[in-house]
Order: sequence, then structure tokens, then C-alpha cells
Amino acid sequence: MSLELAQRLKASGIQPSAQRLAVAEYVLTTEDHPSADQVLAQVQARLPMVSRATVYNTLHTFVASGLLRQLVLAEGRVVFDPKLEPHHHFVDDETGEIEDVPWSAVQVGDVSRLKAYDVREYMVVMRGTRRGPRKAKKSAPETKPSPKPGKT
Amino acid sequence: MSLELAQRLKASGIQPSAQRLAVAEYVLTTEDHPSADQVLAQVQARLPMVSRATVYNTLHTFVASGLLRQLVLAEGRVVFDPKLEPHHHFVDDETGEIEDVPWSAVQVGDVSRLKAYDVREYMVVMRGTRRGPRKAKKSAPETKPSPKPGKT
DNA sequence: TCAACTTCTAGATTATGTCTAAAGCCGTCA
DNA sequence: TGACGGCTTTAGACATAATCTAGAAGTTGA
Repeated sequence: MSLELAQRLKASGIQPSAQRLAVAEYVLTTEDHPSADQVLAQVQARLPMVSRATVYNTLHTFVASGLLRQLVLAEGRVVFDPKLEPHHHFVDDETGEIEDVPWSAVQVGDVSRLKAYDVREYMVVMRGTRRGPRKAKKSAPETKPSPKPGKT
Repeated sequence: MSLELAQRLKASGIQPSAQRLAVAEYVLTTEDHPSADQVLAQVQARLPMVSRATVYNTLHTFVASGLLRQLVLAEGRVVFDPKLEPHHHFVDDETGEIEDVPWSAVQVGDVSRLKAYDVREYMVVMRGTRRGPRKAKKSAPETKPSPKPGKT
């Protein structure tokens, strides 16, 4: 996994380093939408000497080179999303958790007919409560419940 | 105007006070999407002794009783929107300004077919750049329809 | 007037993010 | 080898937004 990640970083013009790989290992493979603080905690669990500035720098580097998207959806939290394809988002009212919603699940009319704006990107943001049980989720990347082949 | 506002507050179960009316006067009538800090500044221009805590408390009270919506759209800013009808939002990449987009301007498919979620509200969030001149905007509710000077 | 209650205030505190200056690491070249 | 230069990392100071707290001030009704 780390080897492939190093390749990805290089391919994006980012010099891999131990710290950057540690950040990448978590943030580019998670299905969560972690905040910078969560990333810091996860990374420090492996490499305790990683400083806050490094994590912020690295996240910004990743965002700048397109490996990561930065989302502002929930109160007071900037979160990062490694899923690069367009998709919508659902925010759970109770837990604040953010979940991806496939692009095809919600049809949106043609936004380009809004003559006043040149729309670069758009998404539907839904808020409410989840029905039924929560998807199994790893809050710490120890166990791998499913190999998740759906990554295209 | 203030009288009507006092009625609205009472109708929402909020005891009107000088401070609360001052906040309401600005935030419930503006067409901007002000941040808490902007509200504080505007209110203090009229009632200089209003403390920050009061503004925050009042804004939260308004949100809790549904007079105001709280939006998290742009980085590091929680903004308030007195427009209660459903509508979409456009965020200007360059200026960070938020603009309302009429509900009818963008068609969205039926979100209730998402069985996994009980969607309370949703909106389309668009990002990009504005075409053409900015709409005239009053930043203070006095009778002064002068356009905003070109400041960020 | 008094007591109970609500509201408001200043300032401390917390949370999040940025900046800075120094140190570390690593490949290169004499 | 060892000095050099460039990039990366670090700890901690700084900045800012938001919240909390404890007491003061105001309001209400008898």
C-alpha cells in the first residue's frame, strides 16, 4: 500500500517523505471525512513526532495537487475527502457524520442555464437522519472489514 | 420596522430586549449572509455596549427558534441567512461571497427515493465565478440602495 | 420594596488554523 | 570525505472564531 502511495505522490509532483506517507496512508484511503484534527491524531498514533504544522502543510499540499478535496459542510469543521469523482453529500443531523452519496442517486437539472454564474462544481447537500443501521465503519484503520472494490 | 420585529420575536417565544432587537434589525432584514463577526460589528455600530456573548447567544436563539438559518458553506465562516424558504446557494470562488439562488432555478430529483436517509432539507451548493456585474446589495437596512463598493 | 427570574456583560478559555525561525535530512560536487 | 544548498520538519508563538462563566443589571409581579 505504501509503495503505491509513494507512486501516487510522485506522480502528483510531491516528494514522498515518511511524514507525508503517513498522512497519505490515512487520509487517502479512509472512507471517513476526517477533519485536520482527526488526521493529526491518526497520524500521530503511528508517527508520534509528527507536528501539527506538518499535517496541515501536507493536507494543503495534497489539496493543491488534487489528491484530496477540501469540504466545508458541517459546523466548524473543514474536512477532507479522498474521493475525487463528483458526488453528493449527506450530513447526519445527530452525529454530524458526513456520508458520500453517489452522483447518480440524485438528478440535478442543468446548472449551466444559470446565466449569471460560471459554475465550476456543484453538489447536493442533504441534511437529516439516517434510516436503519449505520454502515460498518472503521474509526481506526486496524481491521479491514471489506476490501471495498468499488474504487474506480 | 422594530415593532414588527418585536412581534416576530414574541411570536417565536423570544422575549424582546433592546439588544435582541438590535440584532434582529440587522440580521433578519439583510440580504447578505453575514458571519457572527459581521453581525457583531453592525450591531455595535448602533448599540456600542453590546457584548460579543450577547450577539452569539442571540443568534443561536434565533436559529433555535427558526427565525434564522445557519449555513456552513465557506471556509472558516459560519453565516446566517434570514431567508427561510428553501433556496440554493452559489459561492463565489474569488470573493467567497454567497448568493441565494431561487429554488426554481435548479431542478433536483426526488431525494426521498434515497431509502437510507430521512432527508430534512437539501440544497444545491454551486461554486464558481460570477458572470457580469454584481447585483446591487444593501448592506445595511437603511434606505440607501447604493451599491457596495468593490471591497471583498 | 422585595424576591425570583431572565438577560447581559467582560473577560477567561477553548478550538482551530497559520506563521516563523531554527534544525534535520539528503543528494551533489569539489 | 565534507561543505553546500535546497527542501522538509519541528516546536512553539501567534491569530482568530467561538464558547463559557460568574456576577451584575434589569424586569416582573405581589
